[in-house]
Amino acid sequence: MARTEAAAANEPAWRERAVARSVDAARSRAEQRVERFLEAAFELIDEKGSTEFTIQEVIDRSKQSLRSFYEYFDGKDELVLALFEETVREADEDIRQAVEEESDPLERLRAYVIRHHEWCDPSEEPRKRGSHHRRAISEFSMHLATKHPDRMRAALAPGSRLLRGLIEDAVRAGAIRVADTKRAAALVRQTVMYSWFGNRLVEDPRQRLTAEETWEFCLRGLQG
Amino acid sequence: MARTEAAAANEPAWRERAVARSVDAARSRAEQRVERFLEAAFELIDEKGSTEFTIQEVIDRSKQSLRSFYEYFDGKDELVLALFEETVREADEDIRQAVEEESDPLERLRAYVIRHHEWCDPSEEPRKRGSHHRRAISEFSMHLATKHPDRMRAALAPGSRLLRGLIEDAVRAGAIRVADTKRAAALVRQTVMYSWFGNRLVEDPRQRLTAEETWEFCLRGLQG
DNA sequence: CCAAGGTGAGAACATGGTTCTCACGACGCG
DNA sequence: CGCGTCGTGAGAACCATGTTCTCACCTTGG
Repeated sequence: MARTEAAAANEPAWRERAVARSVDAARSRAEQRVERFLEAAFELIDEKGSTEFTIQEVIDRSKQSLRSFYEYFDGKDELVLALFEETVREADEDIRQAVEEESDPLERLRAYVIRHHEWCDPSEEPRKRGSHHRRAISEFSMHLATKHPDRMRAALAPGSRLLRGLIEDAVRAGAIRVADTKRAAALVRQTVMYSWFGNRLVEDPRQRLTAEETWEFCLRGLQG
Repeated sequence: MARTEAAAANEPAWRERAVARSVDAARSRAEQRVERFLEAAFELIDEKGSTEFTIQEVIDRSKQSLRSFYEYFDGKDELVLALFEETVREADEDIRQAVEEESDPLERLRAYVIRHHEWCDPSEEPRKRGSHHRRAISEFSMHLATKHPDRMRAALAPGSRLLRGLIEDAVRAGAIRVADTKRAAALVRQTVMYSWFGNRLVEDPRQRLTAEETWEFCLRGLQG
């Protein structure tokens, strides 16, 4: 880095450009390689339905070497973390869109809850829009919440802010009444996120809780 | 076994008694050994605050051999499973007592929710009555729900039945109104069980959800 | 005293994550 | 052209941990 700066100061512009070009090339190469690792890992997760793939499988599939894997990732956890963050980003975007399609505050809140629930519940219909196997990612999020709560918080922060905003809007519109919007948001978020987890404890599929039921439960919970 | 039966049919009573005595002795020896494994594992969990102890540590601490460990347990999972079931039994008993102290149906339901929440939330005050570190067990239950949902269902079944009964009583008393008590029970159970998990995502301890708040949320959710 | 079954000690094995070594090929430089 | 350097692939090596296997010892009944 120091050398680069010195060069930039002393050398003619073409040289600087050449350097930048090479750096850019290196960066894009790196990004492509990271991309291939992520791609391969996503495929493995989709196939296995769990995050129990081995590093070996990832490098075989991505046609890269163990060495470069550890050059780009600190370890397996970081890789899966990246997948998690990627998935959360996708989900966020999708949820945001669903919310934008509504205008009534309560309907917007409802859209959030329903859509969020669909993203968390792995028993939903096969994934669409190239999104990936959610069950495995959801399960990993359990592990994540205990081992890297800070990372998880960070990843979920945008979604949480959105939810809180929707709740505040609904309160302002008089559609619901809550004492503390932050806590209300936490309650709703966890009710939605973990209802799929509770569903795992119900054998009869018809007895499983739907997004709609979860929403109704939340709604009543929010009308004190 | 066949030999024992034959002996019992042909030999005098004293012999049968002697055999029984030896068998009983063997059983009690076995139970003691299992007990020592469980004891050691509980201690390790309490100290580490997680189920990431090694088998080696368990056998060192319990002063037994690897060999006998695998004689009594199918593997580490079975051991931790046993700890989980043990803890659930304790919790169940405690919750049941708390419920029995109330007579009003709604108060009984409330007692259930509050006490259950306290058992699930590891941030509660230090454990009492010789009960063990709950955080680690709770975290393991996540793993469990994905890997052995049937075992988990079985372990939780008594508690679930109790909860459902309480909800039905409350409905009969007119204190709450729900369409389907089974689903209502599922919603309450998961809201309670996983609120501690959601709390992990809240940095400020004062912002964490309390048992009381969870109860109020559930209560409103149950009054359609 | 002997035979047999239970048991402790721990070697051996399997797996999977992580680190290390080395050689090879590209590329700039003299 | 030859040389040194750097990036990188291949995979050996290392390590931790769960699991299985071997064997010798000790008790105990005959």
